[in-house]
Amino acid sequence: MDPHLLRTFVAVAEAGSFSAAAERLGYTQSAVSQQIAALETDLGLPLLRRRPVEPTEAGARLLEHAGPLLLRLRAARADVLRTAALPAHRLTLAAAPLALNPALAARLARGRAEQPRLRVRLRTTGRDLVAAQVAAGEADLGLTDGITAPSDPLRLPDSGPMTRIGVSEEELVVALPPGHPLAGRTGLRLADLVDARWLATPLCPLERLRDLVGDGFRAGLDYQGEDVHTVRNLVAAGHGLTLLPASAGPGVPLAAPRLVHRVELVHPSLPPGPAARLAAALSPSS
Amino acid sequence: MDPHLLRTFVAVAEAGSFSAAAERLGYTQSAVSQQIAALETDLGLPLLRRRPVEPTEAGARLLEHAGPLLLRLRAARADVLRTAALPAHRLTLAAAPLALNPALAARLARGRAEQPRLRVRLRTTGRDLVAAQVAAGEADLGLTDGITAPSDPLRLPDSGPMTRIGVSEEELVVALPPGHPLAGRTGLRLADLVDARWLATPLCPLERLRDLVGDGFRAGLDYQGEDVHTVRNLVAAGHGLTLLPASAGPGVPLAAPRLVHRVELVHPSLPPGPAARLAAALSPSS
DNA sequence: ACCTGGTATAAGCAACACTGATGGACCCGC
DNA sequence: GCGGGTCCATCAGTGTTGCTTATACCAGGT
Repeated sequence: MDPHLLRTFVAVAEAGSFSAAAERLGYTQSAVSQQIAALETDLGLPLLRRRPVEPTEAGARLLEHAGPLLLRLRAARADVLRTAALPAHRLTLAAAPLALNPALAARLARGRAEQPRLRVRLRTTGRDLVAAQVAAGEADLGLTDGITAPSDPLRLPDSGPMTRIGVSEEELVVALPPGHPLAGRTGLRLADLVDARWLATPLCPLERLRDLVGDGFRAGLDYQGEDVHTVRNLVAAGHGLTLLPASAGPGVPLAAPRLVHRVELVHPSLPPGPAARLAAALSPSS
Repeated sequence: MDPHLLRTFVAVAEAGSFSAAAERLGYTQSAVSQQIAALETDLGLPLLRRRPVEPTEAGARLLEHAGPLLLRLRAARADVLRTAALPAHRLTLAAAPLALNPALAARLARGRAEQPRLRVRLRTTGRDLVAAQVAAGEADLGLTDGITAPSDPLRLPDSGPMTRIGVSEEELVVALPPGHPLAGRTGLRLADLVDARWLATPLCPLERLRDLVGDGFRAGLDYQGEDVHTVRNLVAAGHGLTLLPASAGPGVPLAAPRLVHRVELVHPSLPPGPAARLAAALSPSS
């Protein structure tokens, strides 16, 4: 169960080929073959079926573990190295597309004004990657978002001990195409929309809605990106409904159930320094 | 960041000595010294101060990560191996001291009656160890408990992807010595007891109460074990108050805040088989 | 100053993990 | 049905790693 072997196992499973994985990892095909064989004899089980290469049941189980494990390893390394790093006057903020709403953008501005010498680099990344990047030390601070009941924390993939603070909760609106029969309402109940056609997008995952409300939410167009502007255009063209935070565009307020768009600041334990000051600036009512 | 090295690092930090750790791990002192040196050069930082041996700041950070990391590794291995194991007709159930309350004991009896061929081994372990043992494959099913708001999940240390189901929620009572001025009440508010003297015990950790209610809860005797019988004797002798589930003994019901003693069944993803059937039997209203 | 308990370093050796070459299984087009 | 191509398994060879043993080094107690 050497992480080294785990890494090539993941690469092989992803690539669907020993040779391709070998190339990607800078090994020879022979080395990869031997590494997989070593893993399999160690566990006493075949992990991959060959030709075509696909995980066995045991392999699939291992794959589920491997990702988080390798992430935690990177996180541990990054966390240790951070203790030695001088307080940088240049730091990276990773934010999911909907996370940096107007309120937070304003707080970020205030935070930057407090520390004029500080160079901030902002990066927009996929919602799932924010925590991973922060854990791995590729970003110093992260902002993720999601839909929850008021004051409930977000469900994030585990990536080691990190601080998570809710920094914003905002009303949700149902985005509708102009001229939609419900567009004039002052509030909508989600339960009344279970039979509507919904946009399937990572920005408002339908599984999450089904978790919260129940079955339904038929998928219309399946949009794989995370670009808010594009999503609004898709909604306007009638490809399906979606939920957005009120600040992200017009829509009819969601009256029930009580759900909010929540943004969380995620960061490793910070020593006092520029990063900690910026984190404080991003926190509410500071 | 080889787990091998991580393991000896943890051992050295715990033992407080290279030589002692070497003996414990079956290495020579020289090997341990080299392993620690390898870790330190890999990370580019000193992790331990020598003579006396104690972690540096970076080392302390690494220690925080190492435990969970190694646990997850064991969990991954156990989980993979489980896919190959034949459905055993002998399985182990790990339970925290307060987890196997009368209701669950009854359900366990029913579950065993359903599968007369099944040999069940029950083991009582520390509350924190239950999840770890299940993750590591040392137990097939686990029962943990804790104090939460109704229908809130317990806060458990992360040990990989495992299913957790609430199987019991029960009223809490304040255990008081006989003849205590409040003993005759029909209900007590926790807020009225913040200034009382409380037993410090893992069965009802005072930090948890402070989390839920606020400061206060002065510690009386510090009891390190998890034996319920002993705790009740300590309460009776006036060493301090404590909270217990109603089924664990007499006491005055806790009227506010609304807190419950919750028991959760924790298990890895189970293929259909005896373990899954027993898990179903332990689940509520089955 | 000397001994004791402890960590670091040096040399030697066995095991490991890679490379490169070869062999065998399968797929495909002809 | 045959030849070529693709892909994984295996083998032999080799450099590296990681252990052990032996020894140097360092601090504290006597």
